[in-house]
Amino acid sequence: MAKPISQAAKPAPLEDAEPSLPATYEEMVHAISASYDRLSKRLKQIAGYSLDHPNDFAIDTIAETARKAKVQPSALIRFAQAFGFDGFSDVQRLFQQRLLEARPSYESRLASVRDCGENTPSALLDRFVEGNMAALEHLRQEIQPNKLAEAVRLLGQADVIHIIAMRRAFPLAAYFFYLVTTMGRRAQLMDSVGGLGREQQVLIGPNDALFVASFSSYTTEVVQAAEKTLRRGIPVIALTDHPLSPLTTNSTVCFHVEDAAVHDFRSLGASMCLVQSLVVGLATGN
Amino acid sequence: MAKPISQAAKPAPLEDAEPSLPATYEEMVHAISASYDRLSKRLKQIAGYSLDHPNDFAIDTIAETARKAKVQPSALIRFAQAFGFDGFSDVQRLFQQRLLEARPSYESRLASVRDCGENTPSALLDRFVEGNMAALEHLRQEIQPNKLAEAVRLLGQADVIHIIAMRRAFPLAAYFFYLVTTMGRRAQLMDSVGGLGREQQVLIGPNDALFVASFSSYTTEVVQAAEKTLRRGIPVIALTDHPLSPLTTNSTVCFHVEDAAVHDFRSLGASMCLVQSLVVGLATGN
DNA sequence: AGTTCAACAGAAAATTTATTCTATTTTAAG
DNA sequence: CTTAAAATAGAATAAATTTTCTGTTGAACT
Repeated sequence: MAKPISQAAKPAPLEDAEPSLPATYEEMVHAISASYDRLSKRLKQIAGYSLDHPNDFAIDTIAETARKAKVQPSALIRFAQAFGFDGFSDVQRLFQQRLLEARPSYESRLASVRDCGENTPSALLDRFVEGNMAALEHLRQEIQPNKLAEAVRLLGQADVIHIIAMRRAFPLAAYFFYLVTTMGRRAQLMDSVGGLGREQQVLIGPNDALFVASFSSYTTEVVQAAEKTLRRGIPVIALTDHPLSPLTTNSTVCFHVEDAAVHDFRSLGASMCLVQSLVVGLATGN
Repeated sequence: MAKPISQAAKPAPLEDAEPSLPATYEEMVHAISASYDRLSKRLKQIAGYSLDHPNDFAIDTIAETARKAKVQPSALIRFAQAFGFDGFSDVQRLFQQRLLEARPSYESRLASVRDCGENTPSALLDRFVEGNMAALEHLRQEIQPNKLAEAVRLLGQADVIHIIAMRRAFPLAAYFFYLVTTMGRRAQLMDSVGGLGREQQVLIGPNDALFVASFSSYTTEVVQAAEKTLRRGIPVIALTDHPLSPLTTNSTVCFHVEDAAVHDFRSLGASMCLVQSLVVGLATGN
C-alpha cells in the first residue's frame, strides 16, 4: 500500500544557521551553553540536568532520565530536536561515547606520572595533583587540633582582622580576606597600594588580630609587621613554611605547612586548605 | 518422596553451590573465569567477548552485541541465566556500573564531606582535606590533555599575558601573576585600583593573550572583558565552574573545575592546581 | 548405529522503550 | 483584558528491545 506518513514536516531546528550538529560530547556541551538562553523553561531544565549528571544521562533510559530530571519523556525528544537531532537516542550516544573515551586514558596517565621526564602540560598536572594530595594528607596528619582551635578563638574575639601577606603568600591573604568579609566580619587587607603599608599598620587596634603569611625568603615588611603587632600585645596568627621561619617566634600561634613543589614551583593547595578551615571554623562559631 | 518446594521451572544455575550472584563487575569477571571451562562452546564465545570488549558490552543493545559476538540474542540470555541472573539486562548493568566507577569517588565523597557532624576546626580541616583531594582527583580525570596543551601554546605565543579575576577568583589571578612574572614573562594583572579597569583593557595588544577566571555569580566586568577581547581576535583562556558559565562561550579555551565545598564555602584547591600546571607548562617550554 | 540429552538457532511473543499526537496550559503580543 | 502563538503534559502509537518457546542439531554413551 501507499507509503505511510513519512517525514513530513520536520520541525525546524532552533536556528537555521546551525548547519552541523554536535558530533562529540564536548561539542554538545558547547552547543548547549551557547544556546542556553534561547531555550524554553523545560528545555533549560533538561540542559542543566544533562550537564550536571552526564553519567546518568548516558546510561539511563528516557523514562528514567525523565523521572530524575522531573520532566516528561516527550520533553527529552523535543530537547534533542531543538539541537537538530532526529531523536533522543542520537544525543544519548554522544554522552555514551564520553564514558568510553574516558576509560583508556587512565593507564597511560599513571604511566606518565611515574615517568618524571615528561613535561607535557597534562603530565605536569598529574604530578601537581599527586603532590597536592600528598601535601593535604600531610597537613591533616601534622596539624594540631588545639592550635587550630586556639587560632580560631583568637580570631573570633578580634574586633577587626588584619591581613598581611606578599608575593607568593599574597593569594592566601586575598582568599582569607574574601572569605572573612563574605561572612560579614570586619577585615582589613594590607595591600601597600601607593606605598602606604606602614601607615596601615598603625590602624591595628588593641582589640584586633593579625593574620600573616610568609614563605621562604621571608618578606621583611611582613615579618616586621608581625613583630611590632605582637609586641603591642595583639594576637598574631601566622602561616609559614618552616620551623626556623622568623614568623615562628613573632606570633601567638604559628602553623607550618609544607606545600608540594614541582620544578621549584611551589603550590598553595595545603595552605589554602588551612586558611579555609580557619575561616569556616570562625563562621560556624567555634 | 521429598519433593522440594519447587521454584517453578527455574533452570538451575550452573552450580548449585553458587548462592550469591555477582554484584559488581569485578565479581562477574571472577565468576566468568572461574567457571569458564564448564561453559558450553557458544557460552565460552560470549564470555570471551564480554571480557575483551567490556565497553561495548555495557552500552550496546542485546541485538548489537549478538551481532558483534557472532551469536544469537537468545544465547546472551542463556549466558546470563547460566550465572544465575534473571535476564541479560542484569548482567549488562554490572558492566555499565564499571563505566561509571571510572569516576566514582567525587560526588559520593563530596556528599559525605557536606553532611556535617562536628564543627570543631580540626573536623572542618579533615573535611576540607577530603573534599580537596576528591576535587583534585576529579580534576585529573576530567581534564582534557589537548585543551591543556592548546592553552599553554596560546599563552606561550602571547607577548603579554593579561589577567582578570575578581572576588573569589581573585586569588587565582594573584597566583597566576606571581608565577608568571617570577619566571620572567611579561604579565599584567588587572586590579581595577582606582576604578581604572576599563582603561586597562584597552592596553591588551593584538599579540597578547588574556587569562580570566570567574565563578558562580559571574562578575559582569570580567565576562565583558572576555567577550570584548575575544571579539578582537585575541586568545582568551578561561577558568570557570560550570558549562553554563558565560565564559564558556566567550573564550578560546575554557576549563570547568569543580572545587570542593563545605558549608557553602567553596575551595580553590583544584583551580589553583590547574593554574599551576598551566604556568609551569609554560615555563618548561611545551 | 541408535538413543538420550544438552545446546542451539531462529521465530514468535511479551515487554519495554522511543516517538508522535492532541488537548491543555503557559507565555507573549496586541 | 483578549487573542494568538508557543510550549507542555499525558495519552496513544510505533518501534525496538528482551525474553520465551519450539523444532533441530550434534555430541556422548550404549
